Amino acid sequence: MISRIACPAGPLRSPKALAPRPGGFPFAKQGVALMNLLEELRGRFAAALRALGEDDARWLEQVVPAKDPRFGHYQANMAMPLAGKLGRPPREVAQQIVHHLQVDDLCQEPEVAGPGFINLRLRPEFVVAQLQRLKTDPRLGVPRVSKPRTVVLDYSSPNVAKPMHVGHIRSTVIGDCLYRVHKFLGHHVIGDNHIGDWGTQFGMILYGYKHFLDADHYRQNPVEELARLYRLVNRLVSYRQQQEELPRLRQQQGELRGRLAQLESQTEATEDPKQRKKLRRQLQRLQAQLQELHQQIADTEAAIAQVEADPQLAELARQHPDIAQRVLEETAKLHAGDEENRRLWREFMPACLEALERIYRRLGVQFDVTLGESFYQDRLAPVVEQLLELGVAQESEGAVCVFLPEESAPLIVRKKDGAFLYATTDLATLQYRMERWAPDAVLYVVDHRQSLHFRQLFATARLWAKRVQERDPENPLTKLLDCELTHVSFGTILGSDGKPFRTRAGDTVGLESLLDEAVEHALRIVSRNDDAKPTGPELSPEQRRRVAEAVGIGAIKYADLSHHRTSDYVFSFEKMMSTTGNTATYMQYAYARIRSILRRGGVDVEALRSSEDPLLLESEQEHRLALALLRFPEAVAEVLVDYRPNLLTNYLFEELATHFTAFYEQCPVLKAPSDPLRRSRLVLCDLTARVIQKGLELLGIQTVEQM
RNA sequence: GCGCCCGUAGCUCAAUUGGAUAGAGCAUCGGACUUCGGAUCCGAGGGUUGGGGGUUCGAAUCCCUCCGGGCGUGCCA
Repeated sequence: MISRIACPAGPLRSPKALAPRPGGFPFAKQGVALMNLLEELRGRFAAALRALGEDDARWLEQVVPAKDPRFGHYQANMAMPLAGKLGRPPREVAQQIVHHLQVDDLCQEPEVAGPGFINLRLRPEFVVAQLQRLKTDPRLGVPRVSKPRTVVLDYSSPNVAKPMHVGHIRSTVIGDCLYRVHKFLGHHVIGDNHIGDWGTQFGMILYGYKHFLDADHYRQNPVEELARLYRLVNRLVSYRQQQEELPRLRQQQGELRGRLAQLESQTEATEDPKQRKKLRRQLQRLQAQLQELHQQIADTEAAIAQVEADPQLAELARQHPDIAQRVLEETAKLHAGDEENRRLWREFMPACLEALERIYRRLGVQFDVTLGESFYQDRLAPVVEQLLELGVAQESEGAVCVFLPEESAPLIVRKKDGAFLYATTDLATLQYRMERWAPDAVLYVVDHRQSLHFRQLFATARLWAKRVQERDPENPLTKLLDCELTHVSFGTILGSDGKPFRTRAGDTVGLESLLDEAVEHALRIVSRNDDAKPTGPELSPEQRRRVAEAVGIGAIKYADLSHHRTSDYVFSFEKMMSTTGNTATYMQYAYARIRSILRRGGVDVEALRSSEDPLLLESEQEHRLALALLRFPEAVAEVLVDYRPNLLTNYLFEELATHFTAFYEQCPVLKAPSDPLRRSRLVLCDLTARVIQKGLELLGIQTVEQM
């Protein structure tokens, strides 16, 4: 397996160059570069291991921040596994590594502990020197990568014809965060919103426009009217489908009941207890299935009844009995180049895009390009032709399929009616991306239910590229062969009932109304807090609104980003805007509080940052806080190792905020016992605020000066 | 049926990808303090990491098996 952990790149500066000069302050400002400490240490270990004849980068992953402060600041664990390989006792191996390790400019004498752990403790002077540099560094110590990658990031990807809903949150928010982190680290990243602007939903709008248009409404608010048309047609189509489906469901129910009865008597008749148990289990499963089917039938019946109870809807349904078919025809006409449908499509698009843009503006999300499905139309037929010609795909039951040995189901790239699919567009899109950007990686931020699709897509794309390479090694598509293709998958947002998040009526929740609700909730919290201030409220209604917007939207984003990407999580306004715990609200509040200290202290932060005052890390709390600040670069870099934003939120909360509060409790700042100590502590405050701000910014979350 | 993912404290989630004594926040209980912004801090209880077996110096993490759940699975995206 290829590890994505970045190897310390390039020749390292000789440790000698950093060694303390006799008689001089060893860490004069100009002598120390800002660094990702972890990577720097890994580089040092790489050198030591090379001296022992080992150059496997895997060992370097075993250099990690120490889990327990008793073990120092960093620890290296490679001596134990290496001992097995070398056939020598692990402690001896550890000693040998230490012998070759040159870290005396950064660390105190390394210790070998336990079965063979190498524990490292940073030298206080080094910590102070690094912090001094941080004061004036706009990047807060985060270095740019030495080898920038070109990365295409595919995220958000809503359908333009229908309003965005809760299902789009995770892709948009995680994608945006990854975009920001890539950019900040110096990668060349292309944010691409692969919108659905060419599918069946457009057929629905076209059909709706031709039959149900409210012209006045359309003139006044085209987006709203189009959304209304979409919902109306969608409802009528569903109604028809449900009507067709109901008999089939009932038949299934009958069959299932029959099987159940059969199994029941079979179970009764079985003597063998083991066999009986097995049958019982089958019985249980069958009963569960039946239960589910009952529910499904009930839901379907309810949906049908709802339409029929509405005289207007029922009338429309009667007038448009073949609506499902007609919608597909409208879509097909659009694809075939029908003049009117193309004209309408062009007419609708700007309004649809503007509606999306409004939400993105509110979320603070940006893209470099928005190339929807329609953009790749001309490529679809040639792609399929080429796949057939190269023997990657073949015809089967009238459709064109790619059969992969490792997958049981084929990837279908052309339906038997000649239409192209999602998979076809994805292949064409990859081809285009290779031609235009020749990226080192293409990342798809898409929910986990599509993992099979992406496995098939990636395998097919590679096979395709390989066949192309055999004929035409210069073809841009061959770049695909050493391009990372990753499905950055994520779990489902659940309601408090543990089921996918929906309204009480069972509809999906619109994104915009969700944001409104969050902001309202935030406004209540902000107002309550402002009213309760000992010196009286200090925010105007306007300011409260602005703060609430930052708090509400920040809360939604942070809740999403702070959870492990692959797991499902429960959506709850209370939890995400809790003022204690790992939330955006807490982090924003911590920031505002620190800024308030600086304000009340009448501190000129510019002067503070540029001053040469010494930093005094006398207490344990100050020292720990300083170390936490120095670890920001590691936390940022780690996000991209496995595309995990929650590693950054973990850092902000557990590492930084925790150590800051400990410091804040124990170390008076404005009332510090001496002026130099006061200034030193103000520097720590300022740095903490800046790291919080930058960290939240990388998550796409705003900070406010007062709240 | 087959495939993928998951199961961690009463609840919601972490655990630097195999490291030392599995951590936070809610909730519960007990403390602190004349607010540098109390939206605070400190402490306690709470765990056979779904069960069992295996791999090795070392397992929540890897392998096997069973139990329980989610998702997907030939013409949607």
